[in-house]
Amino acid sequence: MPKATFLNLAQEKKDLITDALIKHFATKPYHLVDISDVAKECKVAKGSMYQYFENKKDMYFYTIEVAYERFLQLLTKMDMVHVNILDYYENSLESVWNAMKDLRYEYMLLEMAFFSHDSPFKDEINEKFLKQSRDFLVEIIKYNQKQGFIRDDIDPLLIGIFLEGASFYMKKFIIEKALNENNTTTFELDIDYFKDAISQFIKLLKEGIAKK
Amino acid sequence: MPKATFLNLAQEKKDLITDALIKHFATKPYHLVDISDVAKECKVAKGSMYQYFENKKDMYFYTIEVAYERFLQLLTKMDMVHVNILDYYENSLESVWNAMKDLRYEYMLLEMAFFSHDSPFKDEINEKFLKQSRDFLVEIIKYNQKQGFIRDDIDPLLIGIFLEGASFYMKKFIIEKALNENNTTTFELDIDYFKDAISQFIKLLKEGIAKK
Amino acid sequence: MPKATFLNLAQEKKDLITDALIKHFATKPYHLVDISDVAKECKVAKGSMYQYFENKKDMYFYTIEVAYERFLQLLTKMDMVHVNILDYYENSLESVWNAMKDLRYEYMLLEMAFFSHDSPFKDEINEKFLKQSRDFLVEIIKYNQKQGFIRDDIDPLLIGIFLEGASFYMKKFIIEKALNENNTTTFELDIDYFKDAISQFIKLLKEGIAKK
Amino acid sequence: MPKATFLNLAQEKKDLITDALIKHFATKPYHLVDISDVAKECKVAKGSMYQYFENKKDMYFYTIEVAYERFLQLLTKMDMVHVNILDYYENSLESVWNAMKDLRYEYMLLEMAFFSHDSPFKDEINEKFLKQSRDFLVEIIKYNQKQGFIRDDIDPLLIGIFLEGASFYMKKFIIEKALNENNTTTFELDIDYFKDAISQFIKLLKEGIAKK
DNA sequence: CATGAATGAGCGTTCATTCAT
DNA sequence: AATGAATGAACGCTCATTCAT
Repeated sequence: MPKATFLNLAQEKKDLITDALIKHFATKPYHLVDISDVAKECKVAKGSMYQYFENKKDMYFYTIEVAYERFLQLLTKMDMVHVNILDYYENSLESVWNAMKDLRYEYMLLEMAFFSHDSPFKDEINEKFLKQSRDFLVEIIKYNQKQGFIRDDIDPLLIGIFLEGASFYMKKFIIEKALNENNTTTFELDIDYFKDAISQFIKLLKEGIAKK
Repeated sequence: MPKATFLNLAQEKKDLITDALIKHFATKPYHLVDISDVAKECKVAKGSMYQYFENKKDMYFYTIEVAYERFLQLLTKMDMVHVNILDYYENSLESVWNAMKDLRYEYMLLEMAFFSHDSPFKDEINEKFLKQSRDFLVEIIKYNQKQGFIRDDIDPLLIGIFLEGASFYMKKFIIEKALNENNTTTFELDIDYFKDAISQFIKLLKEGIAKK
Repeated sequence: MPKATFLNLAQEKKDLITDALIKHFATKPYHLVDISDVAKECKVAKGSMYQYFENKKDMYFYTIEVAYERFLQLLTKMDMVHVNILDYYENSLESVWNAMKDLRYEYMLLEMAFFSHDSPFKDEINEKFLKQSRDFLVEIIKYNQKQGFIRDDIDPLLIGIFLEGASFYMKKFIIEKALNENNTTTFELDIDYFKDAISQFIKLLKEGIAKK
Repeated sequence: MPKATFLNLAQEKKDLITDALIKHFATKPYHLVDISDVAKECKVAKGSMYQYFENKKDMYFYTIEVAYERFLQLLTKMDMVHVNILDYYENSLESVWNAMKDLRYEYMLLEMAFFSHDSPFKDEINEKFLKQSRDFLVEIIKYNQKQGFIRDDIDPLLIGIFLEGASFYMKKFIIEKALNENNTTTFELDIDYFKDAISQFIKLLKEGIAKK
């Protein structure tokens, strides 16, 4: 709920501010984000930030919302609900990879907002974003079970948790590796390493870790 | 490195302070932990906290150390390295469950300290605790592969990530469920639900999610 | 290095703050100067002081710098290096006296900053101000020796020390006398007493204390 | 006015504490002297210091008193009042030098207490010590004038100020030189340099700086 | 009397937010 | 609407002094 003042801004300026906010909230915990830093980076007066937004929390939520939308846009390009989730992972490598590159800060922000204790608004965020996203995932899983794509002898919620956790750590690991190998600013980890890692990951997901 | 003053305190008082610190650092990000809050809760003057510890960071690290030790004590009751990791998960249900009940805050603290972006001391903590813990896990995995307990066609590091993520989310889910069902202070989620959830989780781990 | 915020202030306000700072740092040792006192005196919020300056040390150094400049302005009206130092003392009575009246706090501040053991920044100050000032004095003395104005059978450095000490105590004595006789705020010691004291002082300097 | 508790202490312990206090108050400004530091150095509990003395100020004044007495003892070995002050300076080189070595901290303490702005008790100290000491000096000067040892056409008070200032700076200069040349702890500046400097200084005092 | 833990007032500094222009 | 100065609550930390044993 940014103020009208913000919405009336030229798109270019809006983007500038939005991107700066995303970057800052993505790379520092909430309490270490200094509004005057952000303002300085946007070459905007600190006071202006408060003409655009109600307060810091408002900036934070707006920021999450934008990041979330940008992410969903990538996903909704395909009919997620009616897809074989295993195929999805397997086939969408390239686009996921690109998403992780292009929406790096968005991704990091969402990760922090949803899963770290940093934010003082954890519950609100959960309510607003995470629950629906988990519900959405469970929906997909149920569909996949019904279609016979994945086993149906396990509670879909538990499968969802399992999937969320394993894939989140996986992505995190890849991103960190990429950030370390490069000078943090570029993001040019070899896609081959990534492809290989993901395909091993899919195998684990599908077949489990037990020796056959 | 708490000061001698702290170590000389009556055990009871030491525990009181230690537990209060753990609770606070476990439930709020570092920057929101107010030393005078903690002091008040311990019925101790703010200044006393600084007779016990060098500074806030010292309190934080001490707190993590204690939580870590308490955790390790549970784990080291068995010879972790030389165990079938799948059996381990399956058989240690009860003790894991109890650990999660008794060391609830310790668990949450370690989770925050190791995985959240807050804390200005991420790197130090990684250096001091986390690195060895992931290395340790990979060691176990390699042993399990050699013994033929688990598949050896996948990079043990990736298996480690997979395991860490899936089981972390699982535990988190259970803890949150337990905390919500009750009034946060007690922790009386039915062990049966827990047992059931864990055994399904083990199945997923072992066999994967693909339909046979 | 006050911040731009300070430099942009109305000259009047800048002076108000500068003078308050000089007064406080001139009359109390560094550690007893309370920024909120100063702020209160300027009718400015404590926080504002930190919008103007980096920190307390910054205020202190700024203060010294201003006092030093104000002092130098008085001295540089004449070509100090190429002057008979004895004549200088004798003829400049009036202006010295006025300086001591107008720049009372500046004088006291510099005295404290340069010669007292307080201030955690003694060395920096020495480096920045004092060294050049003693060197400058020795330069003058050498010139006076070369011109035959003063004896040249004594190490110029020692003469410098001698001069510094005797005249510093002299000035200090006069200032204290003046401050005591009045209500500290005004400074109306009779110039005649002052002239007399100074001329006797010059005699001692020139001719020594021995009976002829 | 240390408490009886202190006075009843074994002489050895009393000296230990006294010397530690002198050293600390001599080398740091009042506000930076930390009583627990001093206590630690004496291997005495901090609380004990407060059984010996009323408070920090009490310690400070006791310290000054002792230092002052020790100093006076050196001076009163000769009948100061009835001595030719010029001869005194000239002949007592060696003993002054030794005093400066042995009573280094006492000397530094008195210097700070009397002449720097550091102490919050400046006026009291002036009242208690300095005035009598300056009065004493003026007494000597008057006697010297009456005896025809020094000129009597100048106000004895002014001569006193002159002497105080010039000789204080001189001593300060020598002490600093000595402290710099050595590793601060020993104090072994060559007495020859010292003798030479002092004799030049006496010449200046006696004959002034004017070219004959 | 000695000890050393306990206390709390106080200071420097930060930063979200408001205000005046 | 934009600016950037002004505000003040809040927090980390220190240390003289008191208290309990």
